[in-house]
Amino acid sequence: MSMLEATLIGMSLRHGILGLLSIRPGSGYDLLNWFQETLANVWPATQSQLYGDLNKLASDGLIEVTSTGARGRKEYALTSAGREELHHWLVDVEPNRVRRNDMLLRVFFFSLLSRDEARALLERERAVFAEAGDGMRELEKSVDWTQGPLADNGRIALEWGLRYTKMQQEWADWALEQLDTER
Amino acid sequence: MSMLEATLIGMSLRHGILGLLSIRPGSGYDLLNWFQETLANVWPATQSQLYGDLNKLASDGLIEVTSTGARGRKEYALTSAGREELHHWLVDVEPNRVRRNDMLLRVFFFSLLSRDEARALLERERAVFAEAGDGMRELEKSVDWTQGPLADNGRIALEWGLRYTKMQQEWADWALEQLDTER
DNA sequence: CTGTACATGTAATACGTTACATGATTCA
DNA sequence: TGAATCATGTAACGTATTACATGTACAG
Repeated sequence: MSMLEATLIGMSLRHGILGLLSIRPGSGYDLLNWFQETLANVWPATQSQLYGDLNKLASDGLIEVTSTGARGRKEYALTSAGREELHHWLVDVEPNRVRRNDMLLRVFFFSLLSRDEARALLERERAVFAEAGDGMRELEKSVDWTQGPLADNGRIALEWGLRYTKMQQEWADWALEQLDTER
Repeated sequence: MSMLEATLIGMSLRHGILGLLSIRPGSGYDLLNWFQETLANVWPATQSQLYGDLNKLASDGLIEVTSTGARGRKEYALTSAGREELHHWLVDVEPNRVRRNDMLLRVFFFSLLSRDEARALLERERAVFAEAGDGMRELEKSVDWTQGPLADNGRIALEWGLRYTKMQQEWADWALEQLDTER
């Protein structure tokens, strides 16, 4: 059991950082771009939080500054403790499955709405996820899925997104039918 | 446009409270139970946060204490401002669609794992969602879906859960196949 | 020489969890 | 009378967002 276990449970932004740094070293600025390019859909990161967590990871000894460059650039790399912690998190830490969904919360109070208002919400839901699905199919075409370790696995995550957006649309269609048949 | 709009965007626990109080008045203790019975899967609430938010809603004039009982019990009811805010949130506020998923985050770093380690994660994922789906199908049988305004809409939310858990299992199966065919 | 990109940080605020803290009422 | 339930609250901490703040290097 890692000595650092207690301090790192559930802090997934930091594990995302460790994961990206396991592929290649980089600065906070690099990491921000990599997050936006690859992990944005599963774990969005803001600039502010990223820099703070980099300093925490460094002071915990999980990453270290390996070189400094122009404009105060600090290049970070994983330490061996960081690599251990990353592996530990991947295989031993139960994923957090708590989900909050404020569309579904709204659904519970549909009785307060007119049929047209409820229909508008569901149609918007269907449209938003149809568009998200289109975006993912475009991404699927535009990325070279054979290049690099992230791409290979990214395809598996993208498949989840494709299935999720499809499910959302089908559910919204089903719910729209309920609106007509019930009541 | 509501004067309170700025203060209530994104605070969905409070809207969950408003929604439950729209059905019938109740105490913090009542609300805690109602959350656990009905909304737990879409918006979990802790006792601590609930009592704090009740006081905030009351000081914002969205709910009010309508009677006090034994053991310091305070029964809350919606005010007309609260009812307005609830309707406004339902129809005018764009749902927050930001999702974080630390299983998918792990997927991006599957290259760091052996095939057996990756397989174990995906099999666990499939098992967890199979069990969750079973629980939902039991719930479906045990609840009288014709009784009360929450049940009617709860069935629509449950349908989402049934489809979501099914999708997760199918995705995990697909990903397990990829593990065998690729690499 | 000017704008864009590179580069890092802090402060204020909000939301959420866990643990701590206290006490009244009811029922067996 | 003791245990379970009813009932409300605070404190400490962690995570996330937005806005603020500052400055360097490079390319056209």
